[in-house]
Amino acid sequence: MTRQRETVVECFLTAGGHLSAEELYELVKKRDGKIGSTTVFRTLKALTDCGLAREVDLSDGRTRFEPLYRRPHHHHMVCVECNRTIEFLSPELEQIQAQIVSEYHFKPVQHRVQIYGICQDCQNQREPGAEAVDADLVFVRDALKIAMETERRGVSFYQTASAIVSHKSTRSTFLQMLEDERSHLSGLEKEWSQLIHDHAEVLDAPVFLHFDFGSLQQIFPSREQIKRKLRENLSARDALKLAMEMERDAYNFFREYAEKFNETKGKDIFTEFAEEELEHYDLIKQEYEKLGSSRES
Amino acid sequence: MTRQRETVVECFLTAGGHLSAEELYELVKKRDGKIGSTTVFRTLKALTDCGLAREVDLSDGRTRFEPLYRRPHHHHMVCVECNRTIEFLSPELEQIQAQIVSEYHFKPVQHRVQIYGICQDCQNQREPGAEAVDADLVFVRDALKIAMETERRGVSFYQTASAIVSHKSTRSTFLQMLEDERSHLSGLEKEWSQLIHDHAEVLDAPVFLHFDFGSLQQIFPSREQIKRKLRENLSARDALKLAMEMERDAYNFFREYAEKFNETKGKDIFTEFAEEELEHYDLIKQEYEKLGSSRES
DNA sequence: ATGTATGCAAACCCTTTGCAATTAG
DNA sequence: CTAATTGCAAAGGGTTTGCATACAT
Repeated sequence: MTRQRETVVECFLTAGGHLSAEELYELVKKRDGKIGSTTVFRTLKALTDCGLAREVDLSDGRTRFEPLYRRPHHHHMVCVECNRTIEFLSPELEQIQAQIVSEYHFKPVQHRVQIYGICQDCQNQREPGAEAVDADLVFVRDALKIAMETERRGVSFYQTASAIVSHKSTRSTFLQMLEDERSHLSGLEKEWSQLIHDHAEVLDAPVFLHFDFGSLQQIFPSREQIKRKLRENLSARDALKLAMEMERDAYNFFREYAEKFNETKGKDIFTEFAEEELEHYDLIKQEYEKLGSSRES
Repeated sequence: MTRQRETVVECFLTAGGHLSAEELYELVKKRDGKIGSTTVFRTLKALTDCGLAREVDLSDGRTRFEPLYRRPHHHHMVCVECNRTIEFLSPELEQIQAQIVSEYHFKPVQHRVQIYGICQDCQNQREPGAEAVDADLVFVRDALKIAMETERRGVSFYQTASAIVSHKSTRSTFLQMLEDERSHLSGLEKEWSQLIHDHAEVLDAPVFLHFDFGSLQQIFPSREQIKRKLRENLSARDALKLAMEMERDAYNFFREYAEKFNETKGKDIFTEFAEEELEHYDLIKQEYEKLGSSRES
């Protein structure tokens, strides 16, 4: 570890993504004019070999480098007019690729998807909009959005459930869940506020994570559907069973969902979220089993 | 058009895919030692500008070129050990990309998917298997397979239908359809034999077109399902309606499916197939309407 | 001290260009 | 005959390497 490497790595990580060796060299020179371009080249190669960076070829004749450490895997849309790139991640797309690859018994070590075209701003001949924001943070934004939306469905469910169910102990369990969901939600909202406060620019960034809200819908019915279901299942036992199934499905869904991401803050959000669902599941299961043994309904 | 260009283009088209300029130059030299490498470079550039070729970057430091004329769009899996590439096409994957792109109001002009990894042969430390076959032909092979499978389902349907239905005119329509499907099937089988005869190697090539047989299943029930359905719908009217719906769905499905491909023999197969389904649909519709007006069942 | 990192310059690779000679239409 | 294509050689650009020097541990 030398002074030069430190400067180069520092600049590289600060600048974010898609720098060519020469661009980084220019940045580094501003901080320390005595650093040679060879050092920058060699440091980037070293980072790549360590797995802390990867080469990206955006077909503009130069090799670009992206930091990898705790950054979400993603692909690129490149505007051929203004040269800006949009980063995105689509688990669906990843899954189809995984399936294709498996059909050939091919062992993938890397893959890239690049879409070249004309961005919205250039199509409308508008000035380029907001600067690209760290995918890292946009991933967090998208993950928080999904978690909050799901949490709100939980709040809504337990509100209705606790209001409808007459069995005392069950109602108290539902109220406890409601409190829990509310406190989780407010925790997520705090994280959200913090994010917006520290990085207001994430609000302007386009979608990064392409989440299939449709598949979520299947597991967690909408508020209206929940109310309808609850009215049909008035018994404490049935309500508990419904809650249990939802929590279990939520747990499985988000656990599996999180597993597909590499180590990032966004992944952590999904993992923690899944854990909370699991805790709920266990609590409700306890209540359900208690109910089962006491022959009430 | 000069003698040199002719030689270069000839070599380029004959050799198939993924040639670097230098590799092509080597090939060309064998035919005509007096052709310079610059000419090869310039011819490839010209072809690319005409839209008859495209550049492919497989990250091995050199630009490779692929012929485009009447070749199916496709993506690449590259083995990092033996450097062979597998070409594939997945309409599902294309569709997800199209959807993502539309969410950004991004206007795509080109896109690439590249998967790097280790192929089956290298994983098993086996000698490299068969040489890559023209994607063009493999596409035809896969399209024929799908068309033949669907045709067979048609034959099976009309066999059962004509045996079960008692209404004379309806039965004769079904028998006519059966004859038609059989003759189409035998036409496809002839094409298949011809293909195998001319290019026996296509049988060794891995899947090119990733067809979702699952979605087909939804439209065209399996033989067992067809038989069950027909037993439940014994009336001539219902049987005709079922047949009509199937032909209509088949038409729509293959018409839409074909639309997504660029001009290739494979596309033609799907387009022609869709047309045949449409003819069937019209014929059955006629019979159905005749039946409606005559109040029979 | 000892081995590694640096930075200059030169080498490298693939690709493109300048230009005089050649060829096609 | 005229405009376009050829082929050599030389330049271009991005990247890598050789090697003496400087630095970190």
